[in-house]
This record gives sequence, C-alpha cells and structure tokens, in this order.
Amino acid sequence: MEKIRQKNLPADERRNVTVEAVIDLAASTNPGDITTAAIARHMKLTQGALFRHFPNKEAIWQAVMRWVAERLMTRIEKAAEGIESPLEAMQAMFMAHIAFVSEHPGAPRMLFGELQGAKPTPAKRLAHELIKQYSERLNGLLNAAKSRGELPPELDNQAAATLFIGTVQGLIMQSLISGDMAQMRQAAPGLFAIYRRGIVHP
Amino acid sequence: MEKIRQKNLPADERRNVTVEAVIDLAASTNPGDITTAAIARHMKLTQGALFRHFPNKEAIWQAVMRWVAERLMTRIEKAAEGIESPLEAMQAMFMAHIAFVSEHPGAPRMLFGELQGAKPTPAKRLAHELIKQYSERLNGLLNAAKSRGELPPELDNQAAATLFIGTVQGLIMQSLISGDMAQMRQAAPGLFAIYRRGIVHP
DNA sequence: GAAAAGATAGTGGTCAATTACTATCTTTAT
DNA sequence: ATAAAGATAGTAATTGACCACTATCTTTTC
Repeated sequence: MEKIRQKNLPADERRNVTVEAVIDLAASTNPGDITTAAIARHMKLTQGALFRHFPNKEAIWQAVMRWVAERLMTRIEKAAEGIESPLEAMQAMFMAHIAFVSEHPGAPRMLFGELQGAKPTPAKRLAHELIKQYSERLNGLLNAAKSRGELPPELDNQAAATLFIGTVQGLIMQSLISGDMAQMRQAAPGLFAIYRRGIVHP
Repeated sequence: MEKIRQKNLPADERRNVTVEAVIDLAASTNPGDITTAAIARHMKLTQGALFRHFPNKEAIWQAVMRWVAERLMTRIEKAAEGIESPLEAMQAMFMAHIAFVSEHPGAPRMLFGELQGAKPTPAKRLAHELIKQYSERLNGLLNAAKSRGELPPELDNQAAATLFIGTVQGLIMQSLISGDMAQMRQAAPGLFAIYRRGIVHP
C-alpha cells in the first residue's frame, strides 16, 4: 500500500507548494510578470485550480511575503543566537542574510517588487513590517554594542542601521544584475569589514 | 507673435515631453504597470497619438533610459569636476547622485525595474552600460586616491566600489519605501562619513 | 494647400477569475 | 468488510476587462 504518486494534495500542502513555486519563478522572472498560469504550469496544475486554494492573486502574494518574512527572520535570529558580542552578532546576521538570499534569489525580488508598488496592498504591509522589525533588531544591537564599549557612543544609530541594510540590499542588487549568486557569498566578508571599520572608528 | 498655447508640438519636443511624463509617473507607479494610456493621459494626449512618435512601447523605455543615463552621468561629472582630492570628488559624486534622485524619484525606479527584468531588452542593455560606466569611474578614483596616499594600497577596489553603489542604492530604497525624499538628502552626509571611515582606515 | 500632429474607433491577444463538470479520497451504515 | 454518500481536489472551457498597437478620418501649422 504505497503512495507512489499523490496527485491530489491536501489544501495546506498545496498552498505551501504554491508559495514555493512563486519563489522559484521569481528567481528568473520579474515578480510583476508572474501570471497565475505560469505558477500553475510550474507546479503541474491547471490555472483555475489555484483559485480553489486562494481567493485571488493578492492572497497568493500575501502568503509568499509571510513565507519570506518568517524564514528570513528566524534564520537571522538563529545566526545571532548565543553570540555575546553585539558586533559579532551583527556580522553573523549579515552573513546569514546573504546566505539565505543566495539560496532563495526570488525572495528579495518579491520583497523589492512589493515595496516598489504604489498602493498599499496587504502584501506590501507585510513587507513594511519585515523591514521595521529588522531595523529595530539592529538598533538594539547597536545600543548594546555602545554600552559594552564596542562602538563609540556618538555613532548615529539611524545612519548605521540604514547603511547595514543598504549594504545588504546593494550587494543583492549587484548579484541579481550579474546573475552570479556565488559571487555574493564571496564578496560579503570584505564588504562587512569595511562597514565595521566605518562604524567602529571615532 | 506669441506662442501662448501650442497644442501640436513638433516631434522632437513631443518625444521629450513623453520621456518626462514617464519619469513623472514612475515616481508613484511601478514601472511595469505604466500603460501607454496612462502616459498619454498624463500629457493630455490620446493613447494612439503616442505611436506617431515612437514605433512601440519598448522604444519609449529606451528613450527614458537614455535620458536617465545622460542626465545622471553629466550631473555626477560636473560635481566631481575640478576637485583635486579623489576622496573629496567621491563625496561630491555621492551628494550629486542623491540630489539627482531626490529631484527625479522616478529615475532610479525605472533603472531598478529594468535591471530586474529577465530577458535582455535594448533598454536593459542601456541600464547595464550605465552601471558599468559608473563602476569604472569609481575604480579610477580609488586608484588615484591610493597613489596620492589618501587610501591604503591594500584596499579592495571591487569591494569599495560595490559598497559605494550599494550605499546609494540602499539609501534610495529606504527613501522610496518611506516616500520621504527630503530625508534622503539629510541622511546622506552621515552615511558617506561612515563609508569614508571604512575605506580610509588600515 | 500640403505636411505634420492628433482624434476616434477599432483589432487581436493576454490576464485573473468563474463555472460546470469529473476524479479521488474519507466517512459511515449495514 | 464494503458499498453508498459526502467532501475535497482538479479539469477544461469561458468571461469580461484591459492592453499594445493600427487604420482611418480631422485639425493644426507653416
């Protein structure tokens, strides 16, 4: 009594497969150009069947953003876990972020694509929350580093946090443009080294 | 003999107006969602009339990218002109870039939007050329700074150039997200200061 | 008055979403 | 145990909205 090929997946699992299909497609397609037909084709389903599990396309996008936010944040938290030095923790977060993106190139593209949008869709709200959570985490680490004497007290937290995120975003952008994700992991340590010297010095 | 209201513009000028209309719309609309109808409406023209001046939509996008590349590069060249210190020149370029973007928020969105695309359109080729030209300019300045003793010779040019562009891109991204362009010009000096300390220090 | 620029009204194609139907799995009654 | 009944998942065809682009007629400009 073996399940060789399970054609009909339960609803929950089908939704998960859908999200992964979108992330997959986003690695090589502009998110705005991903059609429901393309998603369905990629998971070997008919286009109409998608709407048995999602009320509309926007709901799919929402599910994808939730997936990205959850996976990215837990990945970053885990990386920083148990590291006593805040500066070292920031470096670990940086590397974990880059590693996550190099495994899922579609993830940042969905995020950027959503943030570029004009009107406030539910998916965009999720993207905003992710960025906000990220910034607050960084701000906490910067303050901790200051009270431990690892960073000068006069450092502008806002600027330091913006530059951290900007460095990640910039590196991702360059890699997306060149299409070479391996290069990203290689360049990451050098970039963080420059950033670190910039915030450490008086 | 006064031209109070010239309804029918000559072809050249109409093309310029079209490009400006697209940049204008891109400030508040995802580039991929800008329709020819929206462009025409924004310049108080009927949709079909656009195709008297452009063979197709792709040609419009090409013209826009040319506009962005030309204006941005001349702006940056002018800013660095006559500054003897390469590091000071880089700072001037940084500020000029930020100023340009804050005046034309649609410009970086068109650029990013085009670079995200999968297949190689003519407009995307132009975008690539812009980035390449920019990188080479930076590389030259970094080398000049090294031979003048303003930067340590062991500095990784590739990393420094990536971080420069990344810093600009990251700042732009954050401002696009918050929708506050004034904040960008305010935050720019602090960001460049951190970057500068990062590359100067041994 | 001729050429250039614009208005009007289409065309074919693509997309998200809907509908009517079929297949497959699960539960329940005997 | 097993067949009937109900629930769940998927198919195939269609719909209406919208889009880039075109053909034809009208107005403006020199």
